[in-house]
Amino acid sequence: MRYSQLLLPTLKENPAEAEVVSHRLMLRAGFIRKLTSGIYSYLPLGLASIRKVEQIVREEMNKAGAQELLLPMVQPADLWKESARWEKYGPELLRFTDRHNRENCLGPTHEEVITDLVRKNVHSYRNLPINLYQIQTKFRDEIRPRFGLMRGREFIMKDAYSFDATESDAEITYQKMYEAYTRIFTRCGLSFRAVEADTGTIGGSFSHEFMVLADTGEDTLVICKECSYASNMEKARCKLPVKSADRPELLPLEKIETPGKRKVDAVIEFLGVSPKNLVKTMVYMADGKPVAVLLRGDREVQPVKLKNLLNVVDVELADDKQVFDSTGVPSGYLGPVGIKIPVVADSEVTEMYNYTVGANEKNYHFLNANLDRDFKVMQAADLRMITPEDRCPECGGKLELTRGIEVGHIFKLGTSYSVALKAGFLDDQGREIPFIMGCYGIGVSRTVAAAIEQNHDKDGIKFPLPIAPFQVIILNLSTKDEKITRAAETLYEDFKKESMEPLLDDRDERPGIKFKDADLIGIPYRVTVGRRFAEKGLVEIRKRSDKKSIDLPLDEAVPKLSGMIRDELKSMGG
RNA sequence: CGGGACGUGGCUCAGUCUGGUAGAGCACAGCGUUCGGGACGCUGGGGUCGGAGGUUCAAAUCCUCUCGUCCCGACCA
Repeated sequence: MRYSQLLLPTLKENPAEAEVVSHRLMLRAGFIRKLTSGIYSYLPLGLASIRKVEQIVREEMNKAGAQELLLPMVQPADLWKESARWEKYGPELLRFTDRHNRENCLGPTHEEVITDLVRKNVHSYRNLPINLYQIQTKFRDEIRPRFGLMRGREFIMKDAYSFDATESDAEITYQKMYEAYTRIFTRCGLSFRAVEADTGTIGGSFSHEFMVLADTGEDTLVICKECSYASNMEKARCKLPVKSADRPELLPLEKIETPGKRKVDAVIEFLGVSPKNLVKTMVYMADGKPVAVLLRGDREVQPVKLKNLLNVVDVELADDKQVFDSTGVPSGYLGPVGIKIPVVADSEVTEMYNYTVGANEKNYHFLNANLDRDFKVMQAADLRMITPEDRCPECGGKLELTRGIEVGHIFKLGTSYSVALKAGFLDDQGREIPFIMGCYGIGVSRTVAAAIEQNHDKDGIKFPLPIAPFQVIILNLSTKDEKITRAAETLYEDFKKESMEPLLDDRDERPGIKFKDADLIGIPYRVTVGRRFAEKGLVEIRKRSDKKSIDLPLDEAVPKLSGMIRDELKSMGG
C-alpha cells in the first residue's frame, strides 16, 4: 500500500475526548474515528489490525474443530422470551419494534439464536459434539461506554457455542477451547494470563477469563508467583489458617465502655488491641434485606463472594440509616452478640478467639467474644478481599496483584439454555437429552486496543508483528531524488514479491514527519532510504520495539528482513 | 442512574469572572526558502461561539431550559 493513497489521518495533538492510552493512540494514529458515544468507524489501518486478529482466531478455532458461520444481528423478541432473558437482560439489550409492530433486539450475544438453530437441525448424538463460531459485530447498550474500543457499545466479537452429549465430552471441549485461546493470544504476541473467573450460580472451575496484562487494565488479578494459580480478584482465594489443635482458653465475655469510638482504628487505639484481634461487623443490603458480615478488623469484604454465598442479585453496603433501622444500633457499635439480623462470617473469624466486637449498644464494646459460645452464625465462608500479604491457595506461594484487560472468556453453560429452549438430541438408547453447552468469547476489537495498551511508548504504538496492520514501512525520504525514489520503489515491489506486507511512505513530506508518523502508527519494521543511500548505497532497517537499527546494502535488505519477519512469526507460533 | 468537568473554524485551546459585536497555534490552499526526527516567511479560505428561550441599547460572556462529550462508581468481550 502507498501512504499517499491511504486514508490515514494522523493527529499531532492528543484529542481532548481520549484519556486512555489505547484510545488516544488509535485516534492519533488514524485507526478509528468516533461516530457517536461508544460507536466507532474503523479506518483502513484499524481494520487491518482487526483483520489480523480475526485471521489468527479463525485459524485456531478451525484447528480446534470449530466451524464458522454467521448469525443474524437482528433477533426476534420471542426467542428471548423463551429463555426468559427478554425480561432479565435489562437496558443493555437494545430493543425496537419494526413496521409490523413486532418486537426485536440487536444481538448482544447469540445463545438464543444458536440454540434455536441447533435444536431445529441437530437431533442425534451421532452429530455431536459440534462447536460453531462467528466473528461479528455485537451491540450492547452499555451504561457507560468508554476508553474507545475498550468498552464500546458496538464492538467486534468472536463467539463460539459448543454442544456436547455428555458432561465429560463437554469438559473435553472446554479444555480444547482453553488451549485454543492460549494459542490465539500467544500468536497475537500478547502477554496474558488465563484466570479463574466468577461462575456465579453454576459454580465449579469451568470459567476462565483471558487477561492481557497491562497497568491500565480495568480488572485486578491475583497471580501466584510460584505456581500457575491465577484468578480474578472477585473470585480469588487464599491459603486459610490451619486449624490449630490447641484451642486457647476462652476468657469470660467482658463489656467495656468505649465512648465515641466507632471506627476500627479508634477502638483499637483506645483499647490497645491489635486489629487482628478485633472482629468488625459490616451490614450489607442483600436484595434489600440486611445481612451482617463478620470479618477481621483489618480485612475488607469482597462483595461478589458475598453475593454468591447469599445467592442474591445485588449486595450493597448499608448506610448508617439502614444499619440503625434494621438493628436498632448506631453504626460503629454493632456486634454479633444478640444482633437482630442474619449473620455470616468470613472463614478467618472461625479461627479467632477472645476478640473484641461491638456490644450492640452505643459507646460499648465486648472483649473476649467467641463464636458458638457467645453467638452463632448462619454460615462461614471465604468472603474477604485478597491482599498481597496472603498466600496462594494452591501452593502457599507469594501472591501478586496486577492489572489486566479481559479479552476472552470461556464458560461452561451446562443445560440452562438447552432446557429453557427445549433443545435436545436422542442418545444411543433413544432417550431425549438436553445438549450440554459451552460458550466462548473473544473481544476482537478490544484485543487490538489491549495490544496497544500493553505495547506503546511516548512516540506511539509498538505493534506485535502478528497483528500489525503492515509488517514493514518503507520511508522514501526524498521523493524528488530519482535514485532514492527508484530504490524505495524497488524495495516495495520486492517485499510484495516475498509476500510481505509493506507500506511505502511516498508522500512529498519532510523526513521528520515521516519518522514521527512511522513511530506513531507502530509498524514493527522500518526501512529508510535517504541520504545514506545516495552517498553510500546503504538503507537502514530499524525495529520499532527496541529502536535498534542496522545499515545494509539495498539488495540485501529484502532477503534479510523477510527472513527476520518469518523467523519472528514462527517463534510466536504463527 | 448518582458525583465531577467541559462544549468557541478540521484539531488543541485563549477569550466568559468584569457584556461592547471573535482570536492564537496546528491543519488546509498558493508562492518562495528548507529537506535524516512533527521547518520558516508571505498570502489566502474557513466559525449559526452545542441548541432554544430570556435579560439588555448591546450576549461567546449574565439567567433558565435542553442536547452532547469526557472522567469517577454499579455492568461486561
